Amino acid sequence: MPHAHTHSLEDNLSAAAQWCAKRGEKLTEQRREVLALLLSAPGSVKAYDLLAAIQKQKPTAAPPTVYRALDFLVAAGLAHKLESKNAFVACCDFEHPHHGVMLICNQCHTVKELTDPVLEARLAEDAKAWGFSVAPQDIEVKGLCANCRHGDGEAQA
Amino acid sequence: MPHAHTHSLEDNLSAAAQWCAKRGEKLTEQRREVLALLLSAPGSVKAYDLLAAIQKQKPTAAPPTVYRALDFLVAAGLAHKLESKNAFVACCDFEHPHHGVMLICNQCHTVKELTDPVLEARLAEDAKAWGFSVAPQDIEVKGLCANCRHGDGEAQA
DNA sequence: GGCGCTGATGTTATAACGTATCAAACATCT
DNA sequence: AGATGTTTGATACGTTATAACATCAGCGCC
Ligand SMILES: [Zn+2]
Ligand SMILES: [Zn+2]
Ligand SMILES: [Zn+2]
Ligand SMILES: [Zn+2]
Repeated sequence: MPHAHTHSLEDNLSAAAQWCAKRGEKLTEQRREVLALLLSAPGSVKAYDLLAAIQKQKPTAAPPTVYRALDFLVAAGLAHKLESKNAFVACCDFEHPHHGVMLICNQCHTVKELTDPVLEARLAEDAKAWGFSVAPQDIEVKGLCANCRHGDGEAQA
Repeated sequence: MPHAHTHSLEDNLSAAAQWCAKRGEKLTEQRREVLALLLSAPGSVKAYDLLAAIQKQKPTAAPPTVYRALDFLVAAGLAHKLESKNAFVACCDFEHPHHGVMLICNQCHTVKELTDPVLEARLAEDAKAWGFSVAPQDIEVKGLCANCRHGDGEAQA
């Protein structure tokens, strides 16, 4: 069982639409479709996979179609970009704008998002010792998720 | 004290060659050239920029030329790949294989490498709470370096 | 209704990043 | 010399992302 959330896809999309409205923006059909794909996926998804999925219903879709939607979703906090993977994942808590730690499974590509103020403080402190100021951002960490550690898959990269 | 930083480029390259020899590998001319470019650069460098530099002396060089050299250097610990930037940086302490925290300046692209066992432990602990096991890796952190904070550049991304 | 403004989308092309493949050259050992 | 493994050369291709410009839809306004 991946997660026990009571939220259905439709609920999530409705909440996202409201969130956009509150920001003075619109969750248009294209954006909604991309977000739905992200929410439905078990883990992160690549832009061109999203494009392929969209093209099944709308063959004229092109790269800018999906990249524009993704840019919007990331800016609105509805999705995160995993820079180390060139992939995207829906954000499960977009109403509280945040940056956190993304635990990315090397095996199944699921992502667990967490925040740890202690960790962030330590990092900022370390950086400060070199005069470096840390920008707000997600920290991407790779490894193996609980499922994949239990022999559900094969060796790790 | 690992080294006192009076190293010239040639010293670094010699040490790298010895390090490779100790590993039963060779710092060939192409690898040496790429490493020299990385060492000479003030910050991280992109693969195609390296390629362009190499092509000035050897116009037949192609992408595989530089990517092969980079793969070798990373595997040998002589360089790090910054996955979030698609860029590469020479490692200043290759004789002690490690993963650490890479402080990447958004402005000047310099990289400060550091290690903090406390930070790593905290991260592993956080992950463990979700059954996630962290793989060995560099943690990439973006921000502004000391120089760039002091008005030497313009606004940050 | 016509008009201009703005945000969103359509469409084409191209830039930027990275790999597969196979052949040739080279080194090393016997 | 012959066999073997590594490195390089060269071409082509695959993947990721953006530039540029045209079009369209909504909306306030007169
Ligand atoms: Zn999130
Ligand atoms: Zn997994
Ligand atoms: Zn290093
Ligand atoms: Zn800087």
